[in-house]
Amino acid sequence: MLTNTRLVHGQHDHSRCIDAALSRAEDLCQKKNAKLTPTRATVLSILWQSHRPLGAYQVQDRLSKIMGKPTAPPTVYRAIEFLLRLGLIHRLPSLNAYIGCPFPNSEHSNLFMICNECGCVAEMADASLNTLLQTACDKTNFELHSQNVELFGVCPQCSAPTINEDISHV
Amino acid sequence: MLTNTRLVHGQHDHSRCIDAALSRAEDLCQKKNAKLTPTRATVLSILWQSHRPLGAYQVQDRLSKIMGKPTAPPTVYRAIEFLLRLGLIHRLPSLNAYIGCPFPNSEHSNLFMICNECGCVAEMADASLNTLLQTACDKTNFELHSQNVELFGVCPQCSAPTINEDISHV
DNA sequence: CTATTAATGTTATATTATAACATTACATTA
DNA sequence: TAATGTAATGTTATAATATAACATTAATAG
Repeated sequence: MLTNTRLVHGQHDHSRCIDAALSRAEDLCQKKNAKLTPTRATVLSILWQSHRPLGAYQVQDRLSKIMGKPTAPPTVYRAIEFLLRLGLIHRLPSLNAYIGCPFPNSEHSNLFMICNECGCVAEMADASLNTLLQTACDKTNFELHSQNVELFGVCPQCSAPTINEDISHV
Repeated sequence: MLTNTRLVHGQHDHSRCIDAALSRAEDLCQKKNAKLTPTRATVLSILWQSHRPLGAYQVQDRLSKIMGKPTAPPTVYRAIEFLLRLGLIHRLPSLNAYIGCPFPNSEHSNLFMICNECGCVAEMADASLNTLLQTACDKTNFELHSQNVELFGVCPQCSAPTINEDISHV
């Protein structure tokens, strides 16, 4: 079971998450002969500013600020599309929002645990889940290509009895 | 494992699906003291016209035709909201579309198998999947409230070597 | 019957996403 | 290096999905 749960729900040096994500992206782009242009890299870093997903127009706002000039929706959606294709980010359909993928290299489940309280999202890859889903599909002769598993609930940080109410997590 | 796969992917008398759905809805509304008004019943029947989900504006078009007068988006969304709350229909977030629920009474998985070819959607409830997801959440102290599992691929009808190309299924 | 609530109608607008075409940057090679 | 082709970005407009806010009508209880 591969997951970033610990990081998402624990205090950590988040700049390392961002750096790691960008460096993974550079590697992947090199390998796939894809160009991580400034716009694309900036959008990726924006989506890594926290472990909460962002809508395209939230990304646009931040991108415009960083670029120092207004940007239009197509700019954002193009960058998003590029990053999605490379598997560097995910779309969360139920939220119309996008989030950085913590392990873009591995075959995994697209399993998301979405906190209804704080909005944070942890991702998980679980072989037994994949097996089970595959089995269910086999039984009904459904040829499985891809999947989206969204779990909604309350994350450990939000459900924990807080000693100090104003602890905020990224 | 509870599923409507056989019906979705097989030739069948679809009017029975519609009738059954409406009758289930009436029962449920009676039990819950909710009013299945003409608009709501019509929207439900529209969503049961086939085993393919419909967007809100597709529903609106059909509703307007059936009512014999134009209807506005809020009318449709209100009916949809009502039906969603009762569990009579589901929203498929990745498609921005809605579909009738074949077993609104049972605790189930919200597991959908979506055919990329013909657009049909089968639903499945699987206890072992629920258990597995619950276990994964327990491991990470995530308090699970609800879920959305969308599987994309090719349904048995579409992947079968067709003798007669123009067999169309509902 | 009338007060209250539930449901629907109406208008406007917010939010998310894409189409279509123009322009610029970049790389290739003649 | 100029010519060419392709990839990326800019620009404008608009499509598609969803909701806010308030007016009206219908149903129900007292």
